[in-house]
Amino acid sequence: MYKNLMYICNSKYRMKMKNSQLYKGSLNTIILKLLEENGKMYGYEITQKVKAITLGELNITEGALYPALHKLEAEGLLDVEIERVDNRLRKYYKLTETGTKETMNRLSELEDFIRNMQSLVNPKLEF
Amino acid sequence: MYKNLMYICNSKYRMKMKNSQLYKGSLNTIILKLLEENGKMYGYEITQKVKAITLGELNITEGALYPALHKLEAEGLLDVEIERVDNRLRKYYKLTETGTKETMNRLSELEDFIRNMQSLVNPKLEF
DNA sequence: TTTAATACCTAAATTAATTATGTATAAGAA
DNA sequence: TTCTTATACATAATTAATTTAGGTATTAAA
Repeated sequence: MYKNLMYICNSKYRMKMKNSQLYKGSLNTIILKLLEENGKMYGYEITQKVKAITLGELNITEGALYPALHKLEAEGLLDVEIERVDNRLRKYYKLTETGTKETMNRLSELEDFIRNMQSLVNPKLEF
Repeated sequence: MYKNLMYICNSKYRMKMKNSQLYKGSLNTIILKLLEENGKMYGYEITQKVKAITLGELNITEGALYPALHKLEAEGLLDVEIERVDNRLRKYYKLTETGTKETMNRLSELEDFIRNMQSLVNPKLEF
C-alpha cells in the first residue's frame, strides 16, 4: 500500500512543461535528427539529450514522446530493439533506410521553415 | 439558382494546403509581427503578405486566420476597425499597447526557438 | 458570362500535445 | 532503512490549433 503512496508522491515531482507553442509540430523532426546523429537512442535518453542541448529550455513530455516514437515505428521510419540494462528495460530506436531518407526531407523542410520565419520577422535582411 | 452553382464551382478553386507541420503554433507570432511591422492590416492582406514573403511556401488558411484574429482581439492584443472599400468590407487590425508588449515576448520566444532548433539539427556549430 | 480574385465568416473533424496517471528498478539522501 | 529522486517504460482523457469544407458577397478579368 505504501507503494501506491510512493507513486502519488512521486507524481508531484514530475515537471510540468510550459514550452512555447512554437515547438508544436517539431517533435518528429527532432527525434529523427537525433537518431541520425547518434545511431541509436532510447526514449528517456532523447528527453535528456534535448534538455541538455537546449540548456533546459525544451523539455519533451513523455506523453508526447512515446506515442511519437510508436507512430514513427508504425510508419516504418524507425526500428526498435529492446535491451535490458541493470535490470531495467530500454527500447533502442534507430532509423530504417526509409527513415534516413525521410529525415533528409524533414531537415530540408526545417531549413525552409526557419528561413521563412526569419524572412517574416526580420524583413530588413531579406528585402 | 446559378448563384449557388457559382459558389459550388468557386469552392473548387480554393487552394488546399499541405504546409509543413512545423508551422503549427507559429500563426499568432506571424500575425503579431506583421501588424507591428505594418501598423494595420486586414485578414486577406495578411494571407497575401505571408504568401509573398515566403515565396508561396506558406499559405495561411482562412479557417485558421480568422479565428486567430478574433481570439487575439478577445485577448486584448488587437483592436479592430471596419472600413468599406469599393463596397467591400475590410476589417483592419492593429496592435493594442498590450499587444505591442506581447509581440516583443513572442519574438523573443521565436528567437529562442530558432536558436534551439538550430542547436538540435546542427550541433557542430554549437558544440 | 463565366471564372477568378477580393473579402469576410463558421462548424466539424483531425491531430499533436498536455495533463495526469500507472508501473517498476536503482541510486542517493535522511 | 526508509523516503525521495532518477531512470525507464506506458496510456487515456482532455485541450487546442489547424485543416477541411462549407457559406456569402462584390469586383475584375477572360
